[in-house]
Amino acid sequence: MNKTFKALAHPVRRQILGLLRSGPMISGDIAGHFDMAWPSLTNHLNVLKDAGLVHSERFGTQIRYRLNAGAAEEAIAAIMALLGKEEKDG
Amino acid sequence: MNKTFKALAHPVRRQILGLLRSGPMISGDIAGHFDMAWPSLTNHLNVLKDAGLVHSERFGTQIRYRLNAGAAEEAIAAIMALLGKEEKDG
DNA sequence: ACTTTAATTAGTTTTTTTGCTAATTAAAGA
DNA sequence: TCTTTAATTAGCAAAAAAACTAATTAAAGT
Repeated sequence: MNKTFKALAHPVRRQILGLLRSGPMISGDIAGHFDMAWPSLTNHLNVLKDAGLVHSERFGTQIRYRLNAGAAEEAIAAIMALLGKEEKDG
Repeated sequence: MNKTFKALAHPVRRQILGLLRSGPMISGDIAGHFDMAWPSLTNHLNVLKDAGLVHSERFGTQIRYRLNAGAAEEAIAAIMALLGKEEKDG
């Protein structure tokens, strides 16, 4: 879970997740949304992937990234467990 | 919201929030839970406070920290907005 | 085989974060 | 007022994260 929270800590990475909410995107298109060198962006994508928040798949010369719903659920559960009210028993 | 996510990125800070879930604690008692110099811990508390995740109040010579429920709710809402499924209209 | 397009990895520098020790502040007690 | 207790702020060193350029990989077209 540590990797997940670390991944969410950077604004660019959160913006990437925001973009991917509306569907998968290829690396170059994602990079086009940011004022940043492409390799820097690739690094952010790797951080997200390593945290399991996104998935990647190659299609010919291009690589498509998509949001991983499962990890998203887990992240939400974790943050709720951490910040939510303490349950008085069951 | 950036400060909130930054604050959640460090394991010690998440553990502090975990401790505070069951009620307010004074600085020294929090520090006692960690294998770390007290000033380092104070710094983590400051990061949490700056993010609005905790509140502090002085009682005589000691300072009591408590979880800020409001900021917690906001953080949960933010992460759900970011990672949740895209709603098809209303 | 060579070129082009898409993207990544490698290596380095800069910036940010973390954690330490020493010094300081604040309140309370003797 | 001097001391003790509780905690912070200041200043610095070490570690981690972020961003850049250059080099490399991978697939596909000519």
